[in-house]
Amino acid sequence: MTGLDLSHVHAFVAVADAGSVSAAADQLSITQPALTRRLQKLQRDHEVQLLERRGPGLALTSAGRAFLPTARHLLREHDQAGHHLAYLRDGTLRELSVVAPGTTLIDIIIPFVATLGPDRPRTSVTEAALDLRIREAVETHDVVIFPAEPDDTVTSTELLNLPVWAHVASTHRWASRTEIELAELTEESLSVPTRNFAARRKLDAALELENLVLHQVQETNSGQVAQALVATGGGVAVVTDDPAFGLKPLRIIHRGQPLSMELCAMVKPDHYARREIAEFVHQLAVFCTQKYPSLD
Amino acid sequence: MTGLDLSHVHAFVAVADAGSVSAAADQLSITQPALTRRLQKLQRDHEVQLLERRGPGLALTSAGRAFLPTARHLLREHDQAGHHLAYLRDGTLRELSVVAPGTTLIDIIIPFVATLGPDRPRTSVTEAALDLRIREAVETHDVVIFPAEPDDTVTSTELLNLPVWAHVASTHRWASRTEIELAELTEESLSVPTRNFAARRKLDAALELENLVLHQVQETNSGQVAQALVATGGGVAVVTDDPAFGLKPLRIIHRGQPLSMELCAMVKPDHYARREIAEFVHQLAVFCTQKYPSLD
DNA sequence: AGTGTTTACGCGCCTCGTAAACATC
DNA sequence: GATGTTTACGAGGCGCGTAAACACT
Repeated sequence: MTGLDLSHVHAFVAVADAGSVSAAADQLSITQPALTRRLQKLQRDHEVQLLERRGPGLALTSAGRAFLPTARHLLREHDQAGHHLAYLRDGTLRELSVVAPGTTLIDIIIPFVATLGPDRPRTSVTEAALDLRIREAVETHDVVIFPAEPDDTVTSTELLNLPVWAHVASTHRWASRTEIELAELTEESLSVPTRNFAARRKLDAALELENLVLHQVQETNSGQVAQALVATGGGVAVVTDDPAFGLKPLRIIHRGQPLSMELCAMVKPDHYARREIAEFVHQLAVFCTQKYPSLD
Repeated sequence: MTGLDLSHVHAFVAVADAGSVSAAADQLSITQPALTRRLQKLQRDHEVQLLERRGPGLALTSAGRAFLPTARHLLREHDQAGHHLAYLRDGTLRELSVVAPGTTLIDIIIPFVATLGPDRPRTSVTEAALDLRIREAVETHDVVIFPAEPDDTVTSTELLNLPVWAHVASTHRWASRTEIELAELTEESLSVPTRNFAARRKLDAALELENLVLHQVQETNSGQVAQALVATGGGVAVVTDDPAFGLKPLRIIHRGQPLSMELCAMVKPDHYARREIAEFVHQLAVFCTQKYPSLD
């Protein structure tokens, strides 16, 4: 009948995360018996079993697994509401959280944040898995930067049309060119990151459309490594990273267009600080057009 | 620093709703000094002024107005989480809340709910303003029934292709016909509900497309009244309601198609009881095709 | 042995209600 | 004379930590 106690919900989530009551108790800075009491009160008050003995410790019941996302969501909303109040107090965001793929983080976000004065909101940055669900990420973070299709559920700002580069060593026979045809790649030995990277996905998609197959492919866990391999061993690195190790970047032409992807900044449309965030995104967009003037 | 106390948030919203501290205190079943203490603690803890003296009583500050939606949202999520637990306990929904426009309520939802056995979830029904924001409504209620365009953010089920009827008295010269052309309506004296009704909007949209203008229009506050006027005074009532007062319904043909609108049932895609709700919606859809077999 | 649970005790904090004096409009 | 605020008091509740015995695997 009575609404649930947030400290109980917190306890539940902490246990689910920590995997054991005592570990969670440490994390919550309370004693283990106290935590046990909270958990039992939560379950007794609502007559639901969320945890059960399994092995030496505890595990979630099916009900517990079902409730966990709801619990997390509630705590998140609770945090957000607190942040909203803090925002109303200060008039400015004191912290702004940004998610972006690692490549984007290194080439764009970090350099941009470095240009901001100290009076700007402190920016906390998180690396995104390329398979993140944007609608969820937008709930947890203030700005999501991602190569993405537009989505009506978020306010989306186009930052950049980001080329997918073919990097070659300066000794490579292509080194003096500025672009190559997609089909030409099949003649070469390629270094590409895994399918977790957007550049790889774009490349695969384009190849698929043309029924092209690569013959010599070295798969790496990052664009940087792909570039390093090319710098030392020759071949071509297909990545979105900026050139490194003195490599020469070439555009990849597919059906007359350079292979590229839209980089978008996405924000929850009803975010309480949408004004400030829009300003931040706008500055970021300006920074992007300055860094990549030819791509505008 | 510490997260906000839900009872404080509740206090704030109650005061905003009730308009005065003492009224809100009554509603919360606590004394007025206690409420005052809560409000001040909320504002002191977070160093924000949400309320200020205005006239004899209190009023929201601009910060208060800004925070109110967030506060409401948090309380709603809190409730939802509680309902989720109750659902996990009982295994079935004990209450299912439905929103629908008044016309739909009377002609479809109420008759349908009446057919359900007593072991079915208790259904609480709310009338919707026709200008409701579906994304918000879906947060507050389990099912939203509405003449609507599909929306990716909700799981939408088509219930019915609902005709916009032209009702005439049995003595009217059209009484033996089953359909009329849109343009013919301009010759007649029309009774139509206000633009708050979907039927009226459809009609206006179709007339606009054809550059047609009505000459004799009587605007009413409900479809029922429009029908009543026609039954007693003659003319044509353009509404989505079922026939009443012995009126004859005619389809309105526009560009070869009967004027109609899709009636959809919409549910939050990650609703904790989406399974049960989908079953409810399915039964409702079956009920609709039985009630309007010709329209399937 | 390393989990988590249970019991009992005492302490402290917090919030309530009451009641009465003030303050504003 | 509405409304909301402030003060002070005392009572009750609730949850904590501690500590120790217990239960399960």
